[in-house]
Amino acid sequence: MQTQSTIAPSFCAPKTETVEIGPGFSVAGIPIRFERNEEIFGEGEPADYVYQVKSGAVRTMRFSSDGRRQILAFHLAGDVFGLELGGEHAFSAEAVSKAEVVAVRRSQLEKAASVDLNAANALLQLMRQSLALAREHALLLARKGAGERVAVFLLQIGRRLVSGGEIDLPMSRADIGDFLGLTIESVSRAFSEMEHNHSIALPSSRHVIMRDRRALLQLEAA
Amino acid sequence: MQTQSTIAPSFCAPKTETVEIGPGFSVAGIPIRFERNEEIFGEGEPADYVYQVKSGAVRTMRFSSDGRRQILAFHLAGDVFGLELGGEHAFSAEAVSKAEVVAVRRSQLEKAASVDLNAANALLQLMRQSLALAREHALLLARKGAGERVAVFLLQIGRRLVSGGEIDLPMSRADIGDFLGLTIESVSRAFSEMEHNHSIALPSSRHVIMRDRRALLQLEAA
DNA sequence: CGGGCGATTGATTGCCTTCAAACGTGGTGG
DNA sequence: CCACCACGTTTGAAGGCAATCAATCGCCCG
Repeated sequence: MQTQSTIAPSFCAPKTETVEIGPGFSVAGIPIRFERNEEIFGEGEPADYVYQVKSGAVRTMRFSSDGRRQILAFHLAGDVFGLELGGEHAFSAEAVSKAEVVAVRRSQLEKAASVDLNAANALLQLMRQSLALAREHALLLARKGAGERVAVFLLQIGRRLVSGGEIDLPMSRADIGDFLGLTIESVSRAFSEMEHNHSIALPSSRHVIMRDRRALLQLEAA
Repeated sequence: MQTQSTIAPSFCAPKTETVEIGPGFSVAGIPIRFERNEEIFGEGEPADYVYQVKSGAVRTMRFSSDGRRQILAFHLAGDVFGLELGGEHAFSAEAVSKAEVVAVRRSQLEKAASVDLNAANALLQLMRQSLALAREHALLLARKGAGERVAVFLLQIGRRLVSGGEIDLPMSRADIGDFLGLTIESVSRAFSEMEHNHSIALPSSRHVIMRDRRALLQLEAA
């Protein structure tokens, strides 16, 4: 149930790619590639596009008044980001690793939503998810200690990126710290302690093997 | 532009009251009164209604796994809450003070949104605001110290409740602490320090007079 | 006047940050 | 092919800030 007819057949020049926003709601968008740390959009820029990650990882972030960076979320393959419905972006987005994203004109989405009930519901559903995530994150930041935060992070990212209990983290310790409201050192110490606990193994700093998922879940619940 | 015809004339039993969800979008709802600390709805209950505060104050809150309470937001006159579009409430709501709220059937809102473009936009706008607030709050919790948090809180609530630079707080120190991710004692110390700085005056613990708004704004920016 | 609850204040503890240094790995140029 | 440098990470030591523990205060209401 495509809201916009695919004018160009798929064998044409790779100018458009299909984006599935929600069940029964797809639109065409422009694929773009970004290098590591490349900016996708900046805070305050007009928000003309909405994006979906095809491969790689993206971070959305803001800066607090004292200049410290806060990462709002990491977006992996399939995630939609840049959907705030305002005139301009309230945060910026960068590629964490080499990444492919598809950009969809916001006006196109809005048009679709005003016609198609499925479309409107899909957008609301996305907003709802973002809101739930943001609140969960606020709870984490308000109430949990360093070890618990990192455990939650690993379990979250693990749900998305695991293959056989092994995770290849696309992001640095600095990224993790700015996401969890911790310093690089605190993140590193949390990793080290988990390694000593045999909760995880760390063949390299970006490669995590989950050895004792139960221990992590226990930490999460603390 | 009422989506539901007001069946009962206004001089009848006070069974319905108009709720303005957004510009050009109003529906009828049932007015209810709640006493201080009375539960409006609980976490996990079916979310059949959306509410608007008519008078008084409401808190929405969750409990973290270790049993600590986290207040997501305070809702004052005019605010809409309980809008998460899920099958059941992801948090609970209680009256902070004696409060009047109007309850609107969710099904009614959804019906309205599927017909009226204004309605759908109003709902999206509300979601967007909630999301922006939640993110702002996460930033606060992740990056700010105790004094800054309380300053931000006073400025926020001040924007809503001031009359001539004076605020009558409807909520206790415990509420403020659970909102800001601090203990009662830390909140109290922050208030005391502001009083010593002559940023504020505290004729009584719930009555705040803003003496030096600039000092508070400076703290906020720290 | 007495009881109870919320708020304040003080003393101490504990955790995270800060400051500092060493480690390891990947990439470059000799 | 190896030496060297740069950057991200780890580890250690010290300090700071909020939490915790504890006692007192003040107010409202009986």
